[in-house]
Amino acid sequence: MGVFWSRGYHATALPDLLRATKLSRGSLYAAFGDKHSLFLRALDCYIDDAVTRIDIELDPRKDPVDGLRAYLAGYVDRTSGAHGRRGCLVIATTMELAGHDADVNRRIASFFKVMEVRVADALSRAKVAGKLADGVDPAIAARILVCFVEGLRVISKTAPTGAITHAAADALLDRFIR
Amino acid sequence: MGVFWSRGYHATALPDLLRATKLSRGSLYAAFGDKHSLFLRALDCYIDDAVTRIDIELDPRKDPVDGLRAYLAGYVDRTSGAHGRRGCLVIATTMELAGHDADVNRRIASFFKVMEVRVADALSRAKVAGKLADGVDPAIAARILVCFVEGLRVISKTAPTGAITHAAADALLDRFIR
DNA sequence: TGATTTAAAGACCGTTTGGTCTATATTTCT
DNA sequence: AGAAATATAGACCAAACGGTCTTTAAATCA
Repeated sequence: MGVFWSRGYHATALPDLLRATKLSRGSLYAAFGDKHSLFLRALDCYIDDAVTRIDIELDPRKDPVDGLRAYLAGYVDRTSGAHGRRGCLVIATTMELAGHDADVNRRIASFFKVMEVRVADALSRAKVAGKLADGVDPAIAARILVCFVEGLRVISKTAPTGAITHAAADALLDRFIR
Repeated sequence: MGVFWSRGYHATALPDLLRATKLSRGSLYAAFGDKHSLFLRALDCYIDDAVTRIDIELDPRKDPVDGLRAYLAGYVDRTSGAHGRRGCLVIATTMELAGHDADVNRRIASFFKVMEVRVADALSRAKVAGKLADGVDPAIAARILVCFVEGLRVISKTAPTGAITHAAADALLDRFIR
């Protein structure tokens, strides 16, 4: 997964994968079929990790506002320093392959949808708890938050995040809650 | 430019470039040196267009809030329907090459910086005009807006934008102005 | 028109790509 | 220990890669 993550699909050659998996050429093809299938496995893995993390952060049994704060803080953390430079496999794949590869497109679209729904649910729970500012629509605010965090990962590739981003995440959420 | 835009750097082969430029192999190499230089030219072109557009939308002689509205509306428009599927060359390049190519990295970092500064300036002008909501810091709000629009371009690759995004852009700006 | 420059076409080069296959070790099991 | 299954290393393949070079056609100019 790591090698696709830091180099992208096309830029990752077989020798890179052999080194990363410590498998021989034959074993790798026996185990995964071909490069594309292996990539799909890696992508699924990455997405599973991300969804698992979101499910923990936005656990319905926790306070939704705390959850959203943790969710944003996680992205701020992941976009600072060396973590930031590494980027995000989902976004890289979206830009590199989503337009030309149906298998990839399905996975990515579903991931973004899941993420947005989870955030919207948390916002809805916050709303019924009376913690949302007036006139905030959970579905709309969810799209804003999701776009914000994905945008964060993009700009932090070239200029990893600092204090301003931390403040931005706080300020953004503060505009939605009371 | 278009062919790099819709396929990315590694996935664009020489024959694609010959077809796109309607040049022969020899002429192309005489004119641009190599694939990498040609790509840099295309990227510069794309960035120039983007900066020009921003300078028009956020023209200091115009009302800053109107300008910001136009800026956001432009992104909403560019991420809907077929435009959305095409994606953004800057983001694709960021994810594909920024980590491994210093020439690219410089250009992208400078572009994001320029954009953020322009947006922050517009917000500052809005603030002195008394049009910003209480407690809104232009630099922080600028980062939020830039991340939002870049995130938009990412998620619209797999699911081009609709009414919710339009509402999201409106709602986001409304949280900053009074 | 005839000489000179410019561009097009595409053969060609070494390298690298993703993928297969065989021969050799290394396990694993009885 | 010896047979059977498995994994290794790496030779090998056709195709495609980026890049060069020569040959032919098309403009350009006097």
